[in-house]
Amino acid sequence: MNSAPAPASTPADSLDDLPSPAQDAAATLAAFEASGSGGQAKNLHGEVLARLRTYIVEGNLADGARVPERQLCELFGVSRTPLREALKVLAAEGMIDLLPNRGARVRALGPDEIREAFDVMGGLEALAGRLACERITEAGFEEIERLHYAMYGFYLRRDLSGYFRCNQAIHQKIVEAAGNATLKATYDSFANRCRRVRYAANLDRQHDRWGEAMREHEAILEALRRRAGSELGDILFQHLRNKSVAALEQKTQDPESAPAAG
Amino acid sequence: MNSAPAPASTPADSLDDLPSPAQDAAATLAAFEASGSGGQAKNLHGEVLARLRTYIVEGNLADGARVPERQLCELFGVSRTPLREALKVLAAEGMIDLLPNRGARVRALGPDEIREAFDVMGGLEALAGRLACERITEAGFEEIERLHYAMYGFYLRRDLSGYFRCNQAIHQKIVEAAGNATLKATYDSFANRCRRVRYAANLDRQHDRWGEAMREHEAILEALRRRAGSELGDILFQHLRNKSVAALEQKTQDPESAPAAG
DNA sequence: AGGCGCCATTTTGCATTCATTTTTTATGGA
DNA sequence: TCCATAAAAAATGAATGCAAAATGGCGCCT
Repeated sequence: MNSAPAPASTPADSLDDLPSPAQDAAATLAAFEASGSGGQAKNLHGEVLARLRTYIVEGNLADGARVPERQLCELFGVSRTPLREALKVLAAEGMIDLLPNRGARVRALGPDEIREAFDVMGGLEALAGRLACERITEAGFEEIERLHYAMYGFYLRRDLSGYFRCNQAIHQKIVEAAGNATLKATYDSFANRCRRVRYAANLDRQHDRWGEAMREHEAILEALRRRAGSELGDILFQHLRNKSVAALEQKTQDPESAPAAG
Repeated sequence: MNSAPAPASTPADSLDDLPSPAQDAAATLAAFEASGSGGQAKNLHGEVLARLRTYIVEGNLADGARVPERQLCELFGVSRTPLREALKVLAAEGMIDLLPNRGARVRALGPDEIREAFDVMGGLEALAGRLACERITEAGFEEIERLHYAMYGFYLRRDLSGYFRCNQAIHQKIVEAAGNATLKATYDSFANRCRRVRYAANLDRQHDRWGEAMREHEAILEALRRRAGSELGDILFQHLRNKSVAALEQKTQDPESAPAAG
C-alpha cells in the first residue's frame, strides 16, 4: 500500500540546528501519511482495481507495454472478468489505452501529455488554493505551515526523499483544505497519473530548480497566510508549470529513467 | 444524439433589428453543434457506455433510482458483461454510485455536490481561459466573438433555448481554445455530469440573473480580447460560481423539477 | 534471397453459467 | 392485527466457455 519509496531511516533526531518548527518534521510527515489512502476494497473488482493501479503506477510495466490480461489474472489470482472491469476503469482514468481487439497498453505520457496533465493539475491546485483561502481554519493553516517548515528542514539537509514527500503532503493538504471532495477526487486521479513522472523528474540533479521551488513555496505559504485566493491560485499554477518544465527538461536529458523503486 | 431540447423552429430570419453579427446566429450555432460529439463506438462495451451515459444524462432514470442491469440489458440488447463494464466506468466518472452487492444508483447531486461540481468546473474553465489567452489565434477569438453576439441576439429575443446552447458553445470553445486535450476531456466529463442540473437550473424564471450572466459574458469576451489570462480566469470562475448559486436557489424553490425533455 | 500470403496459436470480446447476497413474500406466534 | 422469522425469488459478483479477431510462423511465389 505504501507506494512512495520508503526511506531507509528517519533522520529527524539529528535536526537540532534547524528552525524550531522543523524538529517534528518526521512526526508531522508521518502523521499525514498515516491518515491517507483509505482504499475501498469491498468486492473483488475494487481490490483488483486498486492493486492494478498501484502496480502500474509503481512502474512494473514499461511505458507503452502490453498489459497481458492472462498473466495479470494469475498474478492477482482472479478470473478475467473483474480484471477486465478494472482495465476499463483505468482506461477511463486515462492511465492506460484500450485498443479495440488489441488489448491494453500503459499510456506513455509523451512531452505534450505531460505538459497537459501538469497544466490541469496546476489549474486544479489553483482552484484548491482559491477555495482554501475561503475556507481554511487557522488550525489548518498552521498544519500546512508546520509541513512547510518540515520541508524546509529536509531542504536544508538535502534530503530529497523527505522533501519530496513533504512537498506532496503540502499540496495534498491545500487540496483538502479546499473542502471540496469532488475536487480532491479529481486531483488525486491526476496525481496518480503523474506519479511516475513526478518523482523521477523532480529536481533530482537540478539543485538550482530545487531552490527555486523552495522560494515558490515560501510565496505559496505567504499568500495562503494572507488568504489571497486569486493570487495564491496564480502562484500555484505557475509553480506547477515550472515543475513541468523542469520535469520535461530532465526527461529529455535522461530519456527513459524507470522510477522503479526509488 | 441531440441531447439538448430541439427548438421548434429557427427564428433567425426575423432578426433584422438586432446587431449585425447576430444575424447568422442560428448558422453559427448549427455549425458548432454539427462539429461536436464524435463518440467512439468500436466494440460493444463502448457503444453501451455511450448509450447508457446519454440515457442517464437525459434523465430517463430518476435521481437515486436503481439502475437495473437486467432491464437495461434487454433494452440495449446486450448481455450483462459489457453493461457491467460500462457501469464501472460510469461509477468512476461519478455519474452513478456502485453499492456493493446492492447494484448501481444514479448519483443524486445534492446541493453540496452541485456546489462542488460547479466549483471544479469553474476552476477548469478558469484554467481554460488562462491557457486560451496564451494560445488562441485571432480567428479563434473571432469565432467566439461571433458566438457571443449570436448569444446576445438570442438574449434580446428572449430565446432561452438558443441562448443556452450558445452559452454552452462559448464555454466549449474556450475550453477547446486552450489546446489541452486532457483538460477538454476532464471538462467534458464534468459538463456531462452537470447537464441535468444546468438546463433546469439556468435562469428559467430568473430573468434578472439572465441579464447579469449576459454582462459577465461581456466581461469574459473583453478579457479574452485583451488576452488577460489571470483576469479571465477570475471572471470565469466567478461566473460559474454565480451560476451555481442561481441554480441552487432555483432548485430550492422548485424542489424536484425533472428536466426530462425540456 | 526476399517479399507475400496462408494457417496455427494466442488473445480478446462477449454470452452463458454458477455461487453468494439481498430482497421479497409467506407463515407462524404473540 | 402486528411483528419476527424463514424460505423463496431475484439480483449481483465472479468464473467459465465459445466465437471472432489478431499475432506469429511457415511455406510459396517472384
